Amino acid sequence: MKYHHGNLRSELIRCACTLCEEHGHDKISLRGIAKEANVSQTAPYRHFETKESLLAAVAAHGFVEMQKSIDKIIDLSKTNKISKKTLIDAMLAYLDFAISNNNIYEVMFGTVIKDFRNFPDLHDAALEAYSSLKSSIKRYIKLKNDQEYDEKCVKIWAFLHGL
Amino acid sequence: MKYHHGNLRSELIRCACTLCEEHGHDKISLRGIAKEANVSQTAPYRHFETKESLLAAVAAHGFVEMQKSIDKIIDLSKTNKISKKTLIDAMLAYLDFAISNNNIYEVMFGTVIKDFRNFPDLHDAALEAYSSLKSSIKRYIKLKNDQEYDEKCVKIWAFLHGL
DNA sequence: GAATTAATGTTTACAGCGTAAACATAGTAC
DNA sequence: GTACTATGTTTACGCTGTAAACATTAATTC
Repeated sequence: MKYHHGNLRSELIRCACTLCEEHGHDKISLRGIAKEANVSQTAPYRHFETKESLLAAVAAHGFVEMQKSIDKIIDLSKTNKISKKTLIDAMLAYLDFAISNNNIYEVMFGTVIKDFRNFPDLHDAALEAYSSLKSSIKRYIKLKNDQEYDEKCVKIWAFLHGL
Repeated sequence: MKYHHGNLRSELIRCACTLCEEHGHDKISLRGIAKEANVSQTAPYRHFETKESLLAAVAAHGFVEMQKSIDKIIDLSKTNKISKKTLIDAMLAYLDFAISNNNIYEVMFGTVIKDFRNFPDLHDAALEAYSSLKSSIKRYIKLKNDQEYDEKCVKIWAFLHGL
């Protein structure tokens, strides 16, 4: 019998992502995820307190991945102005992520996770994604104050969701 | 901190072989072996009851390796007669092993292991090595009975040690 | 050469991360 | 409604690592 998977935590997140994207968050079970990872049904509890906690990790992973795909368009290490086309390309990358990862997107923005503040990693990942959206906008247009940028973010976000 | 090496048992044997061959069996410590394997000094006790038990594994490994090198000369899956040259080549392979693994050879045939019967694996490996020597001789000359083959084995062995 | 120190084999108590078995509850079949 | 099933979770346990301590033997110091 082989003990100790070695990296079960990330493997579980990977399996959960796969199954979630395949069947939807409401159709996957902890048992199914454990089975996918070739591990006993209780093994996930060594790495996640509850099922919600594992789904939170899936969502956090989603935010990170989403941002990665946007970072390919907008270089965060710089602060120079960006063109309208660049901003649109970034928003299209966002859309593309949302479409091709629809079921994970659901977990990220739906009501599956009751309160992000219960999951610091997720909270951080989400905040970071938001703040990088905002800083992108700052590099596109000049507005009066921070609040206006927040409003602009919401508008853009709402617009994207209209699509 | 990374837990669970994954294959510490065989790694310890490997490290013990290396250190033993380098410094001699009487100059190596469990601590040193553990250190070589990048593991705490008590970790070996999860796989070996005592230091002697680890050395027994080293010896057993030696018998297996020795036989492997002889098996390259004499195909054990066959039973046909073999030539004098073949037998001598096999004995030379034995000698070669004894010379280039002198310190491990010492553990295999010295007094380090008090009683082979305390270590079934070692006991088996040694017996098998012996019996394959005997069967090689049987394929070289025809003798009256099993006892004569045993005597012949001893003679050959003694002769080799004379060299 | 006696006393102190260092090295080494071993034991003990504990921690991390798996398992199997069981419990609680919700939905489904008939 | 009763039984069956699926699922989230708890409990008790086993394996394999760790750190700290103990006993004994070898080495060093004075």
